[in-house]
Amino acid sequence: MPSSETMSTYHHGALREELMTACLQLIEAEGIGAVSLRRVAREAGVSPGAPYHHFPDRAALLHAITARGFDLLVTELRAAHDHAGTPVEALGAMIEAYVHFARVHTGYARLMYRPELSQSTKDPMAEALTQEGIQLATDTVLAAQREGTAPPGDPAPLVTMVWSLGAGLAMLAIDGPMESMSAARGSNATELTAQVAALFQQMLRAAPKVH
Amino acid sequence: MPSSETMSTYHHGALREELMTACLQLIEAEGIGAVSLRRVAREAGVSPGAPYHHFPDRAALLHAITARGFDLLVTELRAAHDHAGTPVEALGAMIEAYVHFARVHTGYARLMYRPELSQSTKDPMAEALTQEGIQLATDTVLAAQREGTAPPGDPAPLVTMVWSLGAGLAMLAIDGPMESMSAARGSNATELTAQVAALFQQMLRAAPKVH
DNA sequence: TGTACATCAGTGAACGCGCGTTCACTGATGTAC
DNA sequence: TGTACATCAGTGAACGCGCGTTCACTGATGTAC
Repeated sequence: MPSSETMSTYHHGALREELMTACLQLIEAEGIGAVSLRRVAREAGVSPGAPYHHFPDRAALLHAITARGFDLLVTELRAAHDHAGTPVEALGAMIEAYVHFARVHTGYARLMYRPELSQSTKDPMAEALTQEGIQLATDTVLAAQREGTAPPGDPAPLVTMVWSLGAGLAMLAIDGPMESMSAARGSNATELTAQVAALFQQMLRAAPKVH
Repeated sequence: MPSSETMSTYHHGALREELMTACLQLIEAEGIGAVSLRRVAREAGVSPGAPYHHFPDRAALLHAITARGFDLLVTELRAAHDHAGTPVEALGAMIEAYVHFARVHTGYARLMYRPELSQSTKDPMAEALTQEGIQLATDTVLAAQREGTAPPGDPAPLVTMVWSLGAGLAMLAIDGPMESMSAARGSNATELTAQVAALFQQMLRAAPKVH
């Protein structure tokens, strides 16, 4: 039986996962600028060449993480949607879920916001998952319209509004200004997010229901 | 009299501006990843050492551009605000102005969205300009509340909503998904932005005016 | 108006560095017999 | 169960590169007299 030290460096069977984890931790701790394949390998405790047994190149590592991030996000959006009682509540819940995702999975979010790094717009998987998210939001808006709780007509503006609110709030939450803004009022980012989502639902419910 | 060639390389008196312009063009053409001081100098047609007569280091160049970007943005937000007839229209116009800024000044916007590169959260000038923007939005919300065209109470959620919509739409506009999304419906990003801003105003006007 | 000279704003070679990637290697693992 | 061997997944040295920054230099400019 090999020593545990040997085992930890040779064939531990989980280097691919460990590299992805190390990369995310690095992004969260020092930002995307700190990410290099060599640095990630160093953090994972392996030599600079080791990652090449799991990823063809540096871009493939970032790409794999991005794809997983989109998967996670869509899963959480769907869960938020499914747990909501009404379509309008579902839209509010999805906005909150988006921000929650960005706050809990900051590393993923930071990477996903940089299309030139993660190539998300060129990645068929990320593309497909984005479409899935849009479809989910569109279906929810259509359901609200059928119910009479959203203005009729083209669902795209409302879908875009929900998407922008989620992405915008997430960005403000990640980059700090929301934290300082809410702190100045004796509140916090989570509460402010909830207030915005509630306000959105309130405004939506009140909106005119005929063209 | 020196030749025009000599003049263009020696003491043309505008290298600082030219470096900033070259950097912005580089960001727009090839993304932020392509930006290095050497590359910017090359694009501006000067030697690698020349920028150091105008900026203490690479960060200072990015920092100067970011500060100017915030200045431009706040100026355009204020102009949009001032040209609007009512507070509610002003909020909608500010959202549209934010997106317009991001589409016209994509280089600035890309840089401003990367706090770790531009250090905008650490820069007193960018910080002050952000506060100015928040103040403008807050004043507008308060005016709408006084008029009875916005729900009463804490203005922060509505201010945050406007900010998120502007930032979120701008992000979608810059990174492409909005273009493809609107194109699929035979529309375009500018029109979709206008529709979202209009929907926002419509929802705001209809929102309950009492607690 | 012409000349001397300080200053400004370039040049271009040089530095050390970390990077992505390659490659010959080797230790560990698992399978066939 | 023990042995031979193919394969897998590491090592670590090496490569060439572009980077940020420095520095001794030099040409252009503007000012004093």
